[in-house]
Amino acid sequence: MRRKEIIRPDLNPNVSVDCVIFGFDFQQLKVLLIEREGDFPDEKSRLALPGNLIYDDENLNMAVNRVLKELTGLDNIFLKQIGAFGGVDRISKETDKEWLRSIRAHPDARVITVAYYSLVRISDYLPAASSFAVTANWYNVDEIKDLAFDHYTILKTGLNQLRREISFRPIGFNLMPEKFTLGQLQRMYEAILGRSLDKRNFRRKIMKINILSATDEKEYDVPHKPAQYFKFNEANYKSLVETGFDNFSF
Amino acid sequence: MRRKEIIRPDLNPNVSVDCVIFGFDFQQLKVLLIEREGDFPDEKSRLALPGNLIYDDENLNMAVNRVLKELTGLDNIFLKQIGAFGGVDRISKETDKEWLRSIRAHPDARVITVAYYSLVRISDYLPAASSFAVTANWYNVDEIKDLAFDHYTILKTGLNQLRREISFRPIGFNLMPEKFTLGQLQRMYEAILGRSLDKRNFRRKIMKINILSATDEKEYDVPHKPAQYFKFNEANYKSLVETGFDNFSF
DNA sequence: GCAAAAGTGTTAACTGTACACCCATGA
DNA sequence: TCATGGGTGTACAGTTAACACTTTTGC
Repeated sequence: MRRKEIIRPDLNPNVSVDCVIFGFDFQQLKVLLIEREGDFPDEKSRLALPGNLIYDDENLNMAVNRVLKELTGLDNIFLKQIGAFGGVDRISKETDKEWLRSIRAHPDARVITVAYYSLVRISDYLPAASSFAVTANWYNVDEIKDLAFDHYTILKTGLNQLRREISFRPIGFNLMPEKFTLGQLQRMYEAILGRSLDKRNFRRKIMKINILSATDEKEYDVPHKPAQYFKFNEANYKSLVETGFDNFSF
Repeated sequence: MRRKEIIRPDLNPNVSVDCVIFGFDFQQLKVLLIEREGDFPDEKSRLALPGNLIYDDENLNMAVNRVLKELTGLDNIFLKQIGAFGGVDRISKETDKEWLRSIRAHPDARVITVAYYSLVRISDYLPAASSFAVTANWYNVDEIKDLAFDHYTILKTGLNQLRREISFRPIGFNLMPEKFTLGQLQRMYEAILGRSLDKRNFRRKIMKINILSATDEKEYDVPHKPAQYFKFNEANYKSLVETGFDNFSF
């Protein structure tokens, strides 16, 4: 018998939030998944998106921020709603049903989940901060083929939305450290979009939208010409995010 | 005392669906709203999006299709999820609270609503088919300034999504009758986008994506050169919807 | 004949895309 | 000196956007 989630009378059995937490390690797009305890047919179906039921005195934003805070220790993460999923048919896998019986006060309740994707700097994430009674790890997005419940559908939907959104707003900066090179930035776009981009065209385009400032720092100790570090120009970014911009795609 | 909604024990008090039902009368973009009974400070806040709580044995799709069927008598309407809204702070208006007390079994429950927009041919809609105990009418979208609860926010969000979507897929055909002129089609795009379009550029673009077939019929009894009627070419449309298309904006 | 919407091409500006070489550094 | 990724410009193709006149009909 595994231990039940903290059971409060005001935990609503019908509405949950789930998070697709994206990160970027300068090579690949990552997603933070939790590993469930128990017996599962394979390793993939053991993995799940972090999420939880919501409390009766919370709205959706409060709930998803609480889940993120509990898992990552982080506040004020970039968040965007993917949408609402499901109903009675969400929980079709027998192992998922068993697992719910082991941790839920109302294991058979129909749960509608509201999913969000969030973008975090992997370096800010401290696994130790987690108050979840689970282990969480970063996985390469393109290696994930299945997940618990309908979480794989949610992941794919979130990734598609991120791909679309990044063509309209430079939200990808939430994945980057304060200082970064143009090469790193390009690799982030390539990781999200899943295709390679032309270096010269990328640079022309990203410089044109005017949200980067060059710093006077350079890489060092690299076995090639050291790249210049850039910072993200917040003022220009904000006005851009508000108006959106028409033409921004790679 | 007004009559309560049909109260079934399996009506979930925490999750509802709401619909932004768009129509087009060849002049303006319309939205189907219900008029609530009772005392309200002004006519606008009396109006609301059609919607209802969901049953425990329904998933979200079943619920929204049920609501649409009950209200419009129509099946198989084009539907797209806008997203999930709210929590405790959705019901901030005192008159809304009073109204809920008059019709709900659990008037104070926190309700998360999942909103959808749908596109219907106004000519298919039969007000008489409605089994809702309310009156429903079409209103010009651009004249709506406020609605019950957070429904105005939902309406604006849905309209923005429709505007964006219509630049990627020709979903607007769900608003049109079987045969239509290019002028009518252009007015539909203008009504949705809220701006006027160049006639020649519009025609070139819409013909290029190859989803229209000319019929041999023309307008008659019109005080100007009669326009040719076109039909929507479903086969081409379907392949297009599946692949999406890159370049389609006016 | 007049009012009203249908129908029809061309041009200039801009945007996207493809492409190749030298540079600075560590090993 | 070699391997590695940084940094840079140009030319062609395709797309967008602006623009005006003739046609057909009802009245």
